Amino acid sequence: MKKASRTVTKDLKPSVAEEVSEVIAKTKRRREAAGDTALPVSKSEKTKEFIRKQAAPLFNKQGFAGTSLGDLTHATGLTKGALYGNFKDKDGIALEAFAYSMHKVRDLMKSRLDPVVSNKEKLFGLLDFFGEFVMQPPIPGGCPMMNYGVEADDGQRFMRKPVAKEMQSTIDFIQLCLVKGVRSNEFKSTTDAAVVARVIFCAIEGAIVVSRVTATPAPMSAVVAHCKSVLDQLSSS
Amino acid sequence: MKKASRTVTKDLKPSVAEEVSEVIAKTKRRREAAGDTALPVSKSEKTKEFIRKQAAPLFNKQGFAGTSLGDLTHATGLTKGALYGNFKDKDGIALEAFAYSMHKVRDLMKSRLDPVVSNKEKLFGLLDFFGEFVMQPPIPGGCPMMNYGVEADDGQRFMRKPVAKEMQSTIDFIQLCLVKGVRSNEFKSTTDAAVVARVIFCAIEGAIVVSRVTATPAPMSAVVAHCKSVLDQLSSS
DNA sequence: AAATAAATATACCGATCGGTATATTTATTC
DNA sequence: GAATAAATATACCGATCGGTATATTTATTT
Repeated sequence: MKKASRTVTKDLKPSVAEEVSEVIAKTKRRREAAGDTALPVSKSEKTKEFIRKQAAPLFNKQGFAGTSLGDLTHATGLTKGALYGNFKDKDGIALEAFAYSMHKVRDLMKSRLDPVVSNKEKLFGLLDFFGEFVMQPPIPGGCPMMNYGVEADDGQRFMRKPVAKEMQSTIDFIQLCLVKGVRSNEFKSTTDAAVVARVIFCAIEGAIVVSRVTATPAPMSAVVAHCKSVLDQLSSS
Repeated sequence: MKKASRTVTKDLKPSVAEEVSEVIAKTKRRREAAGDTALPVSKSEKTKEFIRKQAAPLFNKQGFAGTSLGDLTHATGLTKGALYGNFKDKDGIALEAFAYSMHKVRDLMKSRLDPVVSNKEKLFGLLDFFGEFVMQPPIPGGCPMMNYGVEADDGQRFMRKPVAKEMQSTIDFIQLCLVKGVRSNEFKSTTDAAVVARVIFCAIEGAIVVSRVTATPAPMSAVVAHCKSVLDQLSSS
């Protein structure tokens, strides 16, 4: 089997510790200057966040089983001792890397949808957001819910519930936009919000994978166009 | 990390070789009795098929990186020597296991759709087929296109093109049903077959994953109902 | 600055990884 | 049935796997 070069070049990131320390020191000084004494920002929390950040794209691209501790030490410049000092085991790193990834995705989506007023526009914004997702995912490798989810349904079961929760939460958000839109007369009262929300989410998530695997944006474009058309049809005159 | 018991109990399947040999001998006798002298059915081809069959659910459930040669020897009762005598490497086994899986899926779908006459009914049958897919996949673990696809888009790239081909082939089949249906006046001439085919496929594939991860049939049910509704709307009067 | 606590690096563990050279067994041909 | 060819098992390779005990370094407190 041909494996991506995984040479553990220990000398690649030699002074990560110092780097992290400087960040903390700088933050501390800034806070003291501002008289901000709360939130001590422990070093371990900074390091943990750094590890999550570096681990996120690895797990998202290669999967849990496909990502080794060697990959993680290489990506972070830290040793196994440091990783296991901050996390219980590989499972723990993967779980928090997933949470980090989802946080990043939601933050970006939130910044897109917050300025928008109407519920229909919010849903259009969500569709466009995922439309761009295919080629420019916030975390390289595609949608974390799909990537972790496919591995979680049979193989790595400790991931299943967290992933399921995120999926349901996204469906719920879409459904809420629809329900609010019905209440504000943006959508017809006959709208089956529960069904439409599930369909939009499934179609979008499927399109992400299909577009990425077939290496063409056509599937995602079709889904976004179709979903917008459905929302248009649901719009009250 | 808690790993599924992978104890290599060498004594589990002790006489697989004899079993295979018997099958071959029986087949041979049957053929000779029928005067069928063609297609000698080499033993290696029988063994290869046996390996594909045993490997298919493993790769489908655990993924490529998550399936070890130990898993394969355990599942087949064969040794690494036998596996590498029949396949070039792990990649080769995975590729043929995927082909085997898709063949099984298509055979089952074909047997469902062949009796059906109209194009609309074929598409309804396809939707129902995938609707049942979630809980009873022909190959345990879900849809091979999704399972291999998610791992293939970034991680195991040697799988990407074969998976993409199968996806496109399925989309093409749906599209062909739509085009034929338009020609036979089952569907309106304004039907955008290319878009509808892509949407149906993406929605179904997405629903398989979402339903399996969230452990509820609701997402798939919503998608099947919606797609049928779309096809109804496309039906000419 | 010394003492203490926290974080990280080093060095190692047994097990398993994918893969292979060779011996042995099994099937086929003569 | 003997000789030949094909298929499989055995035994092993170096590398890497996830994980840990301990030493060393770094930060914090006194």
